[in-house]
Amino acid sequence: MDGKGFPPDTAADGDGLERTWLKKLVGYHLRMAHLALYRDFVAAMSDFDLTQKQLAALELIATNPGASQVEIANALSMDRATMMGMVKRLLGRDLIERRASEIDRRRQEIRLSALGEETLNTVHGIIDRHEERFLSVISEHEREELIRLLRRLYERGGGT
Amino acid sequence: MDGKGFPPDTAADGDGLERTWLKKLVGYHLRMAHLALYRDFVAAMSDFDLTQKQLAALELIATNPGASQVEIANALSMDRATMMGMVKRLLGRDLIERRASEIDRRRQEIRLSALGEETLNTVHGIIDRHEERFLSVISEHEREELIRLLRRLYERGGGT
DNA sequence: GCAAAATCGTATGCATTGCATACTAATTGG
DNA sequence: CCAATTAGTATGCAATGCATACGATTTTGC
Repeated sequence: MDGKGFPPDTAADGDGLERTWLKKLVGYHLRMAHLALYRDFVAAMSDFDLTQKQLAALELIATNPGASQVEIANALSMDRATMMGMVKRLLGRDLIERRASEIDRRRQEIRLSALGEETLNTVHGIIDRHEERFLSVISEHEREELIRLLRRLYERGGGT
Repeated sequence: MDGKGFPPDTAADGDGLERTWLKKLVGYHLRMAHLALYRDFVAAMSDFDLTQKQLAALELIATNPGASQVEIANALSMDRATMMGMVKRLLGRDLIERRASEIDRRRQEIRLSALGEETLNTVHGIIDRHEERFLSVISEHEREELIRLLRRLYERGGGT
C-alpha cells in the first residue's frame, strides 16, 4: 500500500530528532509513560505532597494495620533501608504511628494516625479522578488489558 | 456463579497483605512494572554502569550528533537543569564531547566520543537481550499492544 | 538448652534524578 | 536598538535506591 517515500517509524516525533532504536524498546516507553503519569500524579497531589510510593505505602498500612516495616517494604518491592527513610518522613508528618510488637519485639507495628486516615480518605477521591483523567485516552477495555500485561511483567515466576 | 467465600481480587499476593484498592490503579502497576524492568536493566548493564535515562540520552546523541542539550532534554522529557547533571557525568566519563556551536554561540553541540560509540555498540546487544529476556513472559503481539497503549498515555494531545 | 543463623530495625553514605530559582550570554522580534 | 526569549550554568533541596554494618531478638539445628 502507500508507496510514500518515508519509512513508517523512522521519522522523529515533534522535535525532529531521530529515535528509531529507542522506540523498539518496551523499557523506553514504559519509562516515558510512567514519568508522564507520575507528573500528573504529583500535580494532582500538590495539596498533600505525597508521592506515588508514599500513597501506596499509606494505603497498604491502612488496609493492613499493624503490619511491620519489612512487610510493607516487601509488598512494594522496597529495600529495608529505603523503607526506613520513608517511615521517618511519614512519622515526621504525623501520618503514621509506630509501636513495638509485643509478640516479636524486633517488629515495629505500623498503623495510620488519625491525620493519616483523614488524609487518605480525601486523597482517594483525588487519585481516582487523576486516574480517570489520565487514562481517558484509552478505553476501559484497554485499561484492563494494560494492567494485565504490566502485571505479567512484574509478577514473574517469582516465588521461592 | 461460584459461591465461594472469598472475593476474586480481594485476597493478597504472596505475602498475605491486602491491596484491593491499589490494584485498581494503573499507576500502581505501571510503577511496579517499570521498577522491575529497571532493576533488570541495571543488572544487565552492571559492567557499564549506565541507567535507562543515560542510555536513552547516549542513543539520542548518537543518532542526532550535534544536537543541543536542550533538544536532547526535551526529547526525553527532562528538565534543563537535570540534563546538566547528566551531561556533566557523561562528560566526566568521557562518553560524550561538547563544542560550542558556531552559528548560535549559546548552544553546546553534543556528540559521542570514540569511547561513547564503542560503548554504545556493545551495549546495544546487551539491551536487546535484556529486553528479550524480560519480555519473554508476553507474546510478540502483546508487546506491540503494550507499546501502543503506553505511547498513547504519554503522547497525549501535547502540542502547544 | 544453646550456639549459630536468620530477621528486623537502624544508621551512614553515595549516586541518580527531578525540580525550583537565579544569573549570564547570546539571539530574535518588533 | 531594546525587550523578550532561549541555552547553558550553578546551587540547593527532596525522594529514592542500594550497599554496608551493627545491635537486638527470634528461630533453627543439634
